[in-house]
Amino acid sequence: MDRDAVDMILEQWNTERPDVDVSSMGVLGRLNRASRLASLDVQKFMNQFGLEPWEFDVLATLRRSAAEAPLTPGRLASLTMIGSAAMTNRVDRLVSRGLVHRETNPENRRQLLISLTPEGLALVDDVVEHHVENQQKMLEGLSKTERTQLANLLRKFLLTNDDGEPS
Amino acid sequence: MDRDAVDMILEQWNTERPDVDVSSMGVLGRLNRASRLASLDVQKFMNQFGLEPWEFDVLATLRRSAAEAPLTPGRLASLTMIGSAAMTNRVDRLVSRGLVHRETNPENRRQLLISLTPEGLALVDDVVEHHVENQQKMLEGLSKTERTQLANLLRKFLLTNDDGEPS
DNA sequence: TCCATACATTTCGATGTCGAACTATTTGAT
DNA sequence: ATCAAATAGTTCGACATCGAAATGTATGGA
Repeated sequence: MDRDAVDMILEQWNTERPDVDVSSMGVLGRLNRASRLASLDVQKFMNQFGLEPWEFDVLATLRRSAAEAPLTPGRLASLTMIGSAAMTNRVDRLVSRGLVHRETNPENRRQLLISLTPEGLALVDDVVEHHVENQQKMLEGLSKTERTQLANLLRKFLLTNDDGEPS
Repeated sequence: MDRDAVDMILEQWNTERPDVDVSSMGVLGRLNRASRLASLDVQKFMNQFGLEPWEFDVLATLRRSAAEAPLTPGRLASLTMIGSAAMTNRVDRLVSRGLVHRETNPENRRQLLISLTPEGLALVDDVVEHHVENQQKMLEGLSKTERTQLANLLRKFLLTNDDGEPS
């Protein structure tokens, strides 16, 4: 197995601070770098479709939740892991692009219901297919077993670190 | 093994778009969530020391590179994976907090040399010890073997996705 | 020597996020 | 029935980032 940038970082720490056990950085440092790298790739990919990653994130969340009750901005915010203020902004922009629809819930006029327009639906249904193909390319270096192992280890990490996203 | 938020997302996709193979999201979706979760934890942790994560990032990069030639803003930027414009801003703030020193390189007056002040050095040397302890807590859910496996799989992912960070 | 080119950093304007304050609506206790 | 508290969303100001343009410095060929 070849050496990566994190191996060098660990080595530097071991030289400068041999008294500190930095092995945890071997895991969490790589987690960060890998996630960043993947996000940059997604950014490039989405831009080819005239989308920002956050736009796809919202559209995809709406699309895959079609079976559930319509989503409110607050629910969308918690599902996409951002604050409600940011979701106001996102929905604004998606509405003005004609990709989603925003209407007040007649049953509870405090909340809004966000739904995909036909244009938004068509777009996300198209993009998601290419998106997963692109993701598969990123994972080509790992065998099928390794991908499963990686997913399982990450799941374990998530579960032991309170990734409590209620239904 | 218990189910996590990503399992539900995959299930939703399989219901709505059974024609699309979304298994790649099982890996990359978790990668994202895990990294975000870890970053939030680091943020909380650093705030206890009156630091923002980006501040620690710069200080730690300088600290572990002590053996190398002094770092320039450009080098620091590429090591911390941000643009040079952002590094200008970061160094500004660290200088005004008295944690780093900025001087023009007499050998090449285009570039600056950034170094830790005694205060910056003392701070980062203290914080890094607690930081790795905190990271170890995050990894408690994984056995030692699992941590190694995870690090190895992530390294493989990084290496096959061009994490080319030259020395 | 001169000057076009390359390089290092900074400035600028735009973007997207956050937390806190604010507005509107609903709920529940009295 | 009323009103305080809870809930949902928006507005506001601050902040950190980015890419592109600008500034200052070095290099190498004519």
